[in-house]
Amino acid sequence: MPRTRLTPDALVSAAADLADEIGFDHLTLSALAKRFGVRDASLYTHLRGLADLQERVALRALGEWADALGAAIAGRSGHAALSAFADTYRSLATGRPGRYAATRHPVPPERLAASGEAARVVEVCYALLRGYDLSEPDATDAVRLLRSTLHGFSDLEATGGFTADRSLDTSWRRVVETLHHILTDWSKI
Amino acid sequence: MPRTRLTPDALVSAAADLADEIGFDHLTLSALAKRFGVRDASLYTHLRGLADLQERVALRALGEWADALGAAIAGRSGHAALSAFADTYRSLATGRPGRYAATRHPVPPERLAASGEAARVVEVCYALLRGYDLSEPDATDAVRLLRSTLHGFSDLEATGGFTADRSLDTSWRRVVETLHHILTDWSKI
DNA sequence: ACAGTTCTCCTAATGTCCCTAGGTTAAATC
DNA sequence: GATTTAACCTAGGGACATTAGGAGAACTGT
Repeated sequence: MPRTRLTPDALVSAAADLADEIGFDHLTLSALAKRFGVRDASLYTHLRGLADLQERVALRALGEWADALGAAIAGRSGHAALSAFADTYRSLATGRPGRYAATRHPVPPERLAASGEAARVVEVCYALLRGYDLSEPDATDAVRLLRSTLHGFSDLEATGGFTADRSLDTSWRRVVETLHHILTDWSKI
Repeated sequence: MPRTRLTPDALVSAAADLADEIGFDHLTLSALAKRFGVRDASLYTHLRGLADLQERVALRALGEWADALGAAIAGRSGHAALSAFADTYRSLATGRPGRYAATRHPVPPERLAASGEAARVVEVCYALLRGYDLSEPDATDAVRLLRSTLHGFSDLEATGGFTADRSLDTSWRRVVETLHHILTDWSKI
């Protein structure tokens, strides 16, 4: 039977899906090779090794992140944009756990900078803040606060860090409303 | 030469130190055994295996976390307590990266509940909030917001998520001041 | 069409690590 | 001092990552 030709792109896509299924830290070359009906050594024609694969998946996930968040805030501003942004962020984190973990995989700074993916995510954050009245350096601080809060909540939720007997959805809404308030009154605080 | 007798406790302590040196995800039974001049198989007398070690280190780190944060807020309240709490949190995260990563290692819920460590951390958070005027369910939401923000910032900082050319210390101070403001005016938001 | 080149995928082999099984010696108990 | 207990060891298997080198398919130029 004719085997589908391997390409780095197809491998990275399949690896990202695999990571969502079994967890980013269980992503393995053998498992990926098995999925393509190929020996693990064969992957080295297309990838430099496991570290390379992990970094590629990380960059891919970062790019998808930027796309989804960008789409969420397109045509919206202020509270509506923040709310859509935040909900998209959290649903990606919980719905695509492998990709989410991948976004936190450390990628060598040069490589991260070379692909523009990380910058795109930050760019979307700044776009979101356009609906609020912030200028530098407040905007940078605000972006950092925003990312910290959304990321921290998603991460703690994902790793089971929240144990209290109260709806996470409700707390999440409260967090988003609080962020809205902060961004609105930033200069007064 | 007389070999120091192994104990689970000594192993976990050494493992935590090792994790700080080489990263929690590079913590390995072989490396730990080597540090004690012993074969890896010998560790199985004291530990059930790698997963067991990782979970023990996680619980140990959580306990140390609770101790340090508790000490930071002892005798302080309100802004002073929050500031000390936050700074301790961040310095632990950056100064003890292996232990910090360990605190995020997923531990089976029963085991986590059995050791009281996770509850102690949450307890310290609630103690911190005593200086602010919050009652349930606001307190739970506030704890979640607080932990999310501090954790998110620390994690993004640790994984190189912040790239803008602005002092992280400055942004951190701003984040802490913002949290103080939110906690103070919680009911008004 | 065909000879030569290139590139994909393969087999084989090495090293590291987790883990189990079973033995040996040193410590602890009676 | 004899017996039991338990710490540590050697031996070995299985999963992965990785390298080296070979066979065959696909592409190139004539």
